[in-house]
Amino acid sequence: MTSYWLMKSEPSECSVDDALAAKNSTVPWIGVRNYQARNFMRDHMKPGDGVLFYHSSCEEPGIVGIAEVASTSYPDPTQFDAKSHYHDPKSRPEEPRWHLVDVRVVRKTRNLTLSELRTTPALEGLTILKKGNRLSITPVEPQHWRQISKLLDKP
DNA sequence: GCCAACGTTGGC
DNA sequence: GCCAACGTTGGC
Repeated sequence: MTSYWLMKSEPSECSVDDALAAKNSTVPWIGVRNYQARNFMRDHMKPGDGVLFYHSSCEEPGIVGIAEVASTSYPDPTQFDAKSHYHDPKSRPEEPRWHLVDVRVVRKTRNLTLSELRTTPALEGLTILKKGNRLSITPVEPQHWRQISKLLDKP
């Protein structure tokens, strides 16, 4: 059963173009340090799941591409790298705390902006539109996925 | 830079 | 186990 997700990335860290430029248009989703988001990757995301690639903390936050989960989960290597700012000294290699999946960009889209998402009645209930939501990875309902796919294809 | 809304930490 | 203090996220 395919599931759908929205994953936030700061374009200054890894933009959709950065991901497209990577080998196989695939990037490891490093740096998630929130247990709920980790659990989605570690316990629920499966290769082939649909992903909405979202740019956050930038001029025009919004959905900028369609992607897919491209691996099963595995330990985030940056947690053990003392030079990485994602380093987690409390995590031990024999019991890694943070897991990630690889994400492959399927296609870049126009920027379906946050403000446009907010003004689309059919998207009511989408997790990132809920007040106070900060999670960098959230599940997307199939009907929301279909609606967003349609919007992405319209100029 | 502001600040609301969280999540985490650590003293007790 | 409580909860105050602190840190982070992320839109604006």
